[in-house]
Amino acid sequence: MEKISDDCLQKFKAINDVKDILSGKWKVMIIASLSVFGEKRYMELQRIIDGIGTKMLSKELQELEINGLVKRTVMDTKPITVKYELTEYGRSLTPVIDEMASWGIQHRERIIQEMSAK
Amino acid sequence: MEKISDDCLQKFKAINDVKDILSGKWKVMIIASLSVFGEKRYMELQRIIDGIGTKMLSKELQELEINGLVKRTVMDTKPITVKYELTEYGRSLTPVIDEMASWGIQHRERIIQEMSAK
DNA sequence: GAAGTTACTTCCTTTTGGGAACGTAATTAT
DNA sequence: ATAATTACGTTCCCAAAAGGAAGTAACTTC
Repeated sequence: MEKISDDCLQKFKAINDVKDILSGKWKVMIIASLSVFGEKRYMELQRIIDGIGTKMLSKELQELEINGLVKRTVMDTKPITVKYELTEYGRSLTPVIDEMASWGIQHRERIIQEMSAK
Repeated sequence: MEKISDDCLQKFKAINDVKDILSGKWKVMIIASLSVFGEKRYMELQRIIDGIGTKMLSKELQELEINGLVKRTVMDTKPITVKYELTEYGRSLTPVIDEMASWGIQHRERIIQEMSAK
């Protein structure tokens, strides 16, 4: 059994933490929405995130709020609205989200190339 | 309803693609293992990734192989072994994994500070 | 006062995940 | 020679997570 460097192990454990915090099918998309588009209301989020239902949206938002990544504000409007936004801590995920976005854009280009090469 | 810039929308769709490719509970950890530690055998992966069972490991590895992110090689050893490694395409995820790792490390520091501040 | 909007919750079904046991093939221990 | 062990899975069955329809509540517009 080979020894594994402490540095790599620390990195690996850190990634495991991220996995746990962003567990669940929709958390990344919620954070991405708020990161890319800025603060949004409940219904706006549901319209932006394709396929999410009301149940999962509220459940995941609650978990993100508990973990301190998202801030929920009840607005004093005619029909009551609720604003969601990233906390400063949530905004610290921006580099991760941005790397995912740029990989995804490259991925799309790759798919297009594959199709035209056929 | 406000108009959303095409740029933001493209970013958002790209992130959605990443979400789909890395769907499932263990794909990120498998890619992280192979990215951080390099090529590994089936049993090594199971020992590295805390909590994963044989069923999920083989299922997720198969999906990653189908998507071209992981390469599977049956080795011609005494008791047959199987080597898994990232393809070049899989290695292109390194910046994403690294960003996750550095965020996770900062997160750990934050948790430690919170505890000592109490 | 009927219908619509916003922001959820509740209940039930479907999908996904997890674990134990089994299969196979070769190796090592008794 | 036989039993146990290692490596790499698959199968079956149960638990957990996700999805969908409908309900709730407060307020607004028609």
